[in-house]
Formats: sequence, C-alpha cells, structure tokens
Amino acid sequence: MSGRNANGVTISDVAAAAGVSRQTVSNVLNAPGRVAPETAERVRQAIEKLGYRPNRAAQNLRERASRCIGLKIAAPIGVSNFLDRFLYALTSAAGAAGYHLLLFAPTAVDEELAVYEDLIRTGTVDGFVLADVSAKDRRLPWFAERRIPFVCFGRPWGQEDGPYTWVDVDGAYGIEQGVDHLAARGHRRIAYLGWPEGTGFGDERRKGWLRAMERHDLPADGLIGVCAEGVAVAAEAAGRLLTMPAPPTAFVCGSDTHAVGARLAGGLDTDGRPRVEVVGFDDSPAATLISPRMSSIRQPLDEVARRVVGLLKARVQGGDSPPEGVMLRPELVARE
Amino acid sequence: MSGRNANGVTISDVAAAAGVSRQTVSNVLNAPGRVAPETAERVRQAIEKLGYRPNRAAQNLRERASRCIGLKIAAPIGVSNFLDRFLYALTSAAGAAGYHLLLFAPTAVDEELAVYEDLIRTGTVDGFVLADVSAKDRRLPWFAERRIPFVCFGRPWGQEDGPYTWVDVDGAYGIEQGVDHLAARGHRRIAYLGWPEGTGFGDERRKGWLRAMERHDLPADGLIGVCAEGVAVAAEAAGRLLTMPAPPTAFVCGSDTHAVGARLAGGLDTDGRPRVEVVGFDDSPAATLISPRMSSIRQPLDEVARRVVGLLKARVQGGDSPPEGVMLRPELVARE
DNA sequence: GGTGGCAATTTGAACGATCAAATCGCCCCG
DNA sequence: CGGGGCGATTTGATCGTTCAAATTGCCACC
Repeated sequence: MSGRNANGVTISDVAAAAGVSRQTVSNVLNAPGRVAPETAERVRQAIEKLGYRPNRAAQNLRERASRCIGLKIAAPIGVSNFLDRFLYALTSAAGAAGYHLLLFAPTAVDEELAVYEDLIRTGTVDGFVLADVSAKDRRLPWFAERRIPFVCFGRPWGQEDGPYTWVDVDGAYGIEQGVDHLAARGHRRIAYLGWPEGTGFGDERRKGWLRAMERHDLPADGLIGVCAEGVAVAAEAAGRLLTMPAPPTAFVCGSDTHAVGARLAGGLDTDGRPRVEVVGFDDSPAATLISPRMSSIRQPLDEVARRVVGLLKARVQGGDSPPEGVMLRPELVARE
Repeated sequence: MSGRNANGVTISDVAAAAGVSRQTVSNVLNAPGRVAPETAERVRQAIEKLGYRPNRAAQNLRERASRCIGLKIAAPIGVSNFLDRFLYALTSAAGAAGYHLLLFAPTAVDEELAVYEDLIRTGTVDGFVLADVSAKDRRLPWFAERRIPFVCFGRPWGQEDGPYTWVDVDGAYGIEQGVDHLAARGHRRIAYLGWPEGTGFGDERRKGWLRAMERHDLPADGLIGVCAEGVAVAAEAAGRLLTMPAPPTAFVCGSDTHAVGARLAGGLDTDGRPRVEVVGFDDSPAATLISPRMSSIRQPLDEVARRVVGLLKARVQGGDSPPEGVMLRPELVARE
C-alpha cells in the first residue's frame, strides 16, 4: 500500500524492509539511545538501501515547526552588494543550525504586516530576521504583542536596552580603529565624511570619529563633511574640505561609497599615488575593485549571522528567552 | 478538542463556528462553486472572525507540494549587486505565482548534488532555479535523469536546443544596440572591451559587437580589448587601446565594470566632460553612481524572473512539459 | 515460581488539511 | 406517489511523521 508515491519511500517502507515498526525507525533517527545496536544497524541499512528521507511536510505538521526563517527583501537601492554578502552568511548560518532561509517580498507597503502575520499563522516560517530596522520601527512592538519570534540585525535605536533582541556591529569602535590607524601613520588632520545627521548608524560612526580625535588630542573643527550616499556627491563634499586653508590629509568615512568619493576627490600625486589616505566602511568588493589599496572597516558578517540565527532559534524553541542585545566588533583591514 | 494549539485556529474550529463540516469550509476556499452562496457567506464570516489561516504543513503533506522554489546562493565574488536585483525579481515573481523562494548554501563542493537531492526527496522544495549554469554543468543531466524539475537562468551553452529549459537574455543583440547607438552619434572607431574568450556570455557579446561593426561597415581591427572583470585592469586595457595610433572614440563593454574602467582611462576633456563615450552592460546602480551619465544595456530582470517562475511552475505541476528555451531582449538605457 | 523492574519495541492517536465517495434534501416527471 | 436526477453537504480515509501509552521479553530477586 505504501511507497506508491512519486517521491517515494516512507518510514513504513523502511520499517517493513527492516522487519520493525515505524516507530523504531523513527527512534533510530531521533532517539538512537532507545534502540538496540543491532536493530539500529539493520534499520540504517534499510534506510541506506531504500534511500529513505523523512518527509518534511509530515515532520512540520507533527512538530508544529517549519524550520524556516523568514526574511523580507526589498527592492535593492544601494550600491554595495552588502545584502548579497549578509544573505550568504545568513543562509550558511541557518543551514548549520538546521534551518532554511525563506525569502518574501511584500507587494504594497500596507500589506507588509499582513504578509508577516500570514507567514507565521500558516506556519510557513517559525520566525523572522529583520535586517532593516529603522528608528521607530512599527514592526517591533507589533511582533512583540503577537509573540512572533524575531531578531534584528541592527540596533533598535533608542531602545537598545528595551524588550527586543538584536545583534549589531559597533560602528563607533570601528571608526575609532580607523582614526588610530591614520594617526599612527602620522596624520594629524583626519576628516570624517559620512551621512547627514538622522541615521542611527551614521550618527554613531561620526561620534566615534570625534571621540578618537579627542583621545589623540587632534583638531576636529571644520573637518566634517556630510552628504548622501553616492560617489559623485561624496567626491564633491570631500573636495570642499580639500580646498580649505588647512585641508585634511586623510579621511575616515561612514561608508565605502563615501570613501571612494573621497579618494577620487583627493586625486593622485606626481608619482601616481593617491594624495589622501582614506579608510572606508564595509570593505565591499566593489570599493576594493575601484580602489584596490584602500583600507576599510570590515563587519564580521559570519559572526553576526551565526549569532542572529542562534538567538532566533532559542526564541523559536524556548518560548520566552529574555531579550538580549549582542554587540560585535568590526575589524580594520589595513591595505596601505 | 481543537484550537488548543499555539498558532491556533484550525479548519474544524471554523466549521464548528459556522455550523458546517470541515469539507465545506475547505470548499469555500478551494472550490467556491460547490457551496451555496449563503453558506459560503456564513463560512467566510467565521473565517474572518476567528482569523483562520490554513496550515501550510498540512496542505503540503496532503497535496505533496511545498510551493517552494530552491535557489542555491554561493559566496558572493562579483562587484555588482546583480544577484541582489535578480533575487528580488525572482522573489516577487515567485510570490505572485504562489511560491516562496528558499535559499540554501552547500557547504562543500562534493555535497552540492546531495543537498539538491535532499531538498527534493524530503519535499522541502518542488524544484530549482539554476542561476549559475556553466558550460558543461553536471547538474543538468543529473537532474534530468532524476526528473527533478528545474529551469536555468542563462543558456546551457552548446545545448541551447537540448533537453533543458532555460530563460536568457540576448547579449549579442544588446551589444549591437550599443554599437548602433554609438554609430548614430557619429562614432566610427568603436572598441569592444570585455572578458577573454571562454565564457559563453562573453564570447556572445563580443560576436554581437563584430556583427554590428560589419553591418555598419566600420573597421574592427585592433579595437578589441580583453581583461578580467575589475575596474583597474579594465582601465589599463582601455588605456592601451587609447594610446594606439588611431584610438577608439567610444567603447561598448561586456560589463559595467569594464565600462567604468574604460571611462576612467578616457579621462575628462578641458570642459570636464568624459573624453570617450562608453556603453556598459547591466545598468548596475554601482556603475551609475560612479559614472552617472554612462549608458548601459539593461537586462529585463523582472520579465526573466516571471518567465523562469512560470516555466518552473508548469514543470512542477504538469509533470512533463517539453523543454523550452526563452530568449529575451535587453534594452539600451541611453544617458548621454 | 510468581512478581517487580527494565529495556526494547509496538500500537494507537494525533497533527490539519484535501480527495473520493456517500448521504441528504428537494424538485420534477411518469 | 414512487423513483430518478441533481445540487449541497457530510463522512471516512489518507498524506507521513512523532508522541504517549501499552506491550513484550527477559532477568533478578524473594
């Protein structure tokens, strides 16, 4: 009666082949301690011979879990392939933890919450990773209210010690590392080029610069440039700083895009070497390709992904683990 | 007895609330024609009131389908966020067709096929999209042998009319459009800068250039530059062409990376305008950011994704639709 | 020799949905 | 007035797995 379906072999087929009951086969796979060694061996051979693989839908139904993590992806707007790299790290980390990543793209903005709810209610996913948390993100309280498991990559700014679980990278620390590096190489006029005020991560990185400059007893006045993310505008902003009376000799930047702009604005000296030294942020392949010897601050994406998945798994399985914020340190990749 | 679970409401709860049987509720959702209007209305109200959503695992089990499409993602190496954009298009198209995209990352190279097989055998996915088909891809015959549904984005080079189903973009046509555009703007010495021989898509694009040059009766000798993908090497290769006796006045390029390199090598004239005109390939945001007024050839990613999903759906559901190759036309985005 | 205990294994039920077949109620027609 | 036909609805079985409880077999102990 069994084994008649397309994909094939069921647990009962294996049981019949090994001369045991379904449950014993299940035990061999899920609770090996309960089965006598020689029985287990016989079952394993039957499994091997028939090529049995447990049906996921049946497991999901029985266990009330999909072992899938939901991730919303939005229309790509940025320049870097940051999402690519995070996605890969997350997929790998999820796989190592026995999960899969399930992507979805909400069609209309209003639908967004409905789509999240649907995925949970239908049991399509067990929880979510939010990689695009904004300052007053309405999803966070909404999820918490419904006890929907989720973990943020990126701090919920203003509520770092609040009821949410997140993993993030200490941007201020990274920028300080950049300043230290440039100072060690003899620079005294180190400018900061990044986003205008208002983004959590941007403000933090700028503060890191200021802190490091004070620590090194270096002048900071007039050494701030801000602009939106974009090579052209960044080059323009950097150019303005460079034509001042006492121009900077080096830049630390909020993003690699800003950094490439600064690099272009600085131009080359008579030996064909870049005139200003620059430290970027993200160590993106695109920037490296354009400006191979530029230093940059690298986020530990693999570690981020592992922690995110670990925390989410705990919240999915455990029920109510307490909220937790994990801060990781980026690393300066010095190339000059 | 029912409705005791965490997520909640089952079809039986709805049935009880509406005073009908399970099956009638199921019919309201899946075969509305079979249900009397007033009954259907009553059931719909119960669904609404209880917030019922059918359990996906139960559906999957019964219907022997997961409504998930598997996609392998590899460690990102390239510079462009092409994958980002394709991923988004694919996720949207899948969603519109009632599917979800499920990502996975094989750990070891040897494991790759095993991972594919596992996902199918466990019923985790219904089929695959292959976005990285190489010339003698061993996965294709392997999948075909096992009747595993899949569709390629990118031609299986050398077997375009073979037993495989694919969707691709006509790169040669795109490059020809680029040459036409440059010729119409008065250029006569139009160089090609792209990958060295050996990649299917690269060779095709170069052939497109040659064909167009012949069509326009323009000289092609000595106007080919090849190099790996990378801004620096591309700039170098373009520079070599530009220092020849009769240098090109314009470039069509195999990729945006090559194009940015050519643009840099060309430099600016005394008015601050680019000295050579360049047409890139992919219309990537990164390139636009670096070189805002550069033209490029845009692949119709949304259309590609829709077709891929449509073909895969047919092959998953229909069983044995005949193999089919779909060729789409890219479009020149002229900016200069 | 009966019994308690324990390890190994089996049986029955459940997860939540859908398909196929059976049933119900109703009207029409001979 | 009985039966055929038909639309609407219900019942029973099933998908493949795992949990909980029941059963079996075996040994030791009193």
